[in-house]
Amino acid sequence: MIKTEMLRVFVEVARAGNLVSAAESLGRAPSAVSMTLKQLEAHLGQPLFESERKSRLTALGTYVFEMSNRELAHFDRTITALTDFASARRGEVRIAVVPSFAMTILPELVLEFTAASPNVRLDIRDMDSASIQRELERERIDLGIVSDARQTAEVRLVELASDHFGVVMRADNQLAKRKKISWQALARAGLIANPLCERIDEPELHGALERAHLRVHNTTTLLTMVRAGLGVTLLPELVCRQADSRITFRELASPVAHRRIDLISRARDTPSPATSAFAEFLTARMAERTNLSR
Amino acid sequence: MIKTEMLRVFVEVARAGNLVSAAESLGRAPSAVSMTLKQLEAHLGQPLFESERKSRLTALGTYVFEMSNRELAHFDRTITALTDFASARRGEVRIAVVPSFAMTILPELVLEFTAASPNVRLDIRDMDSASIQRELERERIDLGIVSDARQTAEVRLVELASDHFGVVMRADNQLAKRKKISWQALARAGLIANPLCERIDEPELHGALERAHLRVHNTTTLLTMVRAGLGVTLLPELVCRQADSRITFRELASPVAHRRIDLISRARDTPSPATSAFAEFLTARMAERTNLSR
DNA sequence: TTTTTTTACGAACATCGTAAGGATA
DNA sequence: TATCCTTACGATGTTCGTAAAAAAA
Repeated sequence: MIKTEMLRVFVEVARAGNLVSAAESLGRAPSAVSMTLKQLEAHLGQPLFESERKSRLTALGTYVFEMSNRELAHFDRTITALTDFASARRGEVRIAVVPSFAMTILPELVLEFTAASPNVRLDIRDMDSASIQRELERERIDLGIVSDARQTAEVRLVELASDHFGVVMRADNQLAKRKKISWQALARAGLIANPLCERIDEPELHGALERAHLRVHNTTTLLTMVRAGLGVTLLPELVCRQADSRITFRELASPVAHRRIDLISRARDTPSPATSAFAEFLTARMAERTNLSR
Repeated sequence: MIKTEMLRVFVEVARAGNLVSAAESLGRAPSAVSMTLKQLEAHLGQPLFESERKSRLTALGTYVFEMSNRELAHFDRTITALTDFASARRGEVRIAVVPSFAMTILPELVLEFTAASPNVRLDIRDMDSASIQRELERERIDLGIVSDARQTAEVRLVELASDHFGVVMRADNQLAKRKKISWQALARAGLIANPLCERIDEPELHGALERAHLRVHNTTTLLTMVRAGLGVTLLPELVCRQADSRITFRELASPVAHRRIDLISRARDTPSPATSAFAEFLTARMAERTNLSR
């Protein structure tokens, strides 16, 4: 049977023009090269060189040389692709993310990851948590970033961050002078409602939300409003950690409302190396953030 | 090092879904297949199957399966191309032929050869003998069919046919009743001149050629003229052997003029297998013709 | 004669199959 | 429990390098 190694030996001899230097660059003894060459000629039934000196190719030799070069290039590209994929230097990761995370923290992480792994394709879409869970189980995505997921037999779960709500205000707001802010103080400060904070189960907050004149869905718009001095709002700390210096975050007086950000993946599948790499990158970076904030 | 055999084994196991039946279709023992598979996984550093039962692929396994299928198909195509070329089932033969041969005997030979070797490309052009010799030495063609070539150090020569001139006439011509025809009889019969017969060095012919009312270059046209009863002409026997029953060939009374048809190739090169095959086919068929005509 | 290639032969290596042991559905 | 896979181990076959012979320049 003709093997790639035979082609590699022949190509090197044809390129070098003699056995000795070809053997040297192949790291073999001339005798081994000679026998491999003889083996290939036996398979083809015809000589590859014009004379016993390996300087001139026959017509068959020229043809085999060209074909072998193409074949070896193709083979080497394939092996590189396989090892790259296996070592997470190549591949695709399909990720679905809740909007609050996708629009705030994710971009800088993606930027860093893609810089380090330029041949790993990230396919990112944003979705509500329930849809993410469904798409994951249907194998439409590889990873999901959701809030307050529950672990099941199908879903493996890793906590990315345990977040707590606090008050977001303009830096020159009077409330910024306090360390912690009570529900009463918040109610008097002109609260801007948003979907995230409406899920907080806190009776004293409900009155304030009902009296709010403004309700904004999009987080970016919400922060713009705060920056413009239209009021204050309640957001998880992570969401506004990267906001500019004109915006200040203050913790609430007890009790503090929590929400968890989880990374989910299919429990029964071995993820692709690129998926594992991105998942590990995410958990590592988010662990660093949590430690920094304490 | 990753070898094609590893990929072949993996692909077969992935396709079969289990080791035992894959081993059977590969003609190996399950243990050998198991070890080859383990070797591939060791090279990649990651598992290819979800569990030890080889029924479900990992993401890496799926990728390797697809890439390996493509690679093996490419490799097998290359090997087929190489062996086909070596055994003359594939290739290209560039041939230059003198017009008298190209337009008369060659077509039926080419038809037969291409029917038997459909993947051998024949590149045929017609040319005068001197140009053919030059193009052969410049490696622009692989074979030449010329008349009266001379053997040199650069040119290998094989005689395809030793041809003699005779009289070509319509079947109902009076001359057709004779076995051999003298120069005098020819001169009285209304000779049509042509470039081939003008090179015959025979004083008695010269007068007849000077009195000819018609001179035709193209052999096909020439035979059409003869068929129409416009006269008789002088041609090498081979040129009109395949002509229809309405045309008759008669030998000349002594002396008979000769010309040789030679197949030439480069003496210093090993020809491609397809070139050798076509050359051998030509000489064999032409030898048959010569034997038949005696 | 000098360089290059081939051949002969023993050693190293990888691969294979048999048989036994484990793991999984 | 039955099937499937892996491991252990001895046998086989292939590949390799050294050294000597043969061939070509």
